[in-house]
Amino acid sequence: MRRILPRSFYDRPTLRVAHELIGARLVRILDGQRLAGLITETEAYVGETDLGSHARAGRTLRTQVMYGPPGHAYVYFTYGNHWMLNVVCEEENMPAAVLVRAIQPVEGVDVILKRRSGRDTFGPGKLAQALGITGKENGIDLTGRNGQLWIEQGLPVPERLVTKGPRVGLYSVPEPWKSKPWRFLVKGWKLEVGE
DNA sequence: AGCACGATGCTCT
DNA sequence: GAGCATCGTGCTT
Repeated sequence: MRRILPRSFYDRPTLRVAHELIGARLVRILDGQRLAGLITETEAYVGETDLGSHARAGRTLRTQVMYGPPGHAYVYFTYGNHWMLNVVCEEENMPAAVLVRAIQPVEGVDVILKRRSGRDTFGPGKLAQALGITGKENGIDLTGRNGQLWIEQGLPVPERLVTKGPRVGLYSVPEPWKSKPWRFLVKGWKLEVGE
């Protein structure tokens, strides 16, 4: 059985966690079945001073999970349709999280494709839909198996295969936050899937 | 294959 | 009441 990423993995600088989550295996137990995908894209949101982060508004009902201990899920709803999965990083009271933006399905692929009506899983709303992740998963601990959602050690992805760039969708966020290269993604969008 | 736009509802001011 | 860490459709090239 693969190692579940421990709390100490998340209790580190957010950029580092965002980078190292590339290639990790996101596991979801849905209706008793195991679904999984390798993470191919992430974004870092770092502290209240990051004006691209929800935490810019300080501690609110929505953002309180980001202020909690690392290794928990921060799931929020946006644009009237979509749930977004984030993982909380850094020490307690430091509001930071990594948005998981895309996965490459590797287990339960047929179920995932069916849930997506054959469409892709590259996009934060799409992967949440594919894995049945909603507000019910907000706040759960990702470092154990109780919440039916966790992250396992995956493929080591060489530095040269990871592209950095500005985060997506921050239209009205002021500089320099708008252009910070805090998005990480697999070059060419595909990982070599091995066992 | 690329762009424009409308859907849709929750969160914060 | 405005704005939103998006997605899918439908129309144009």
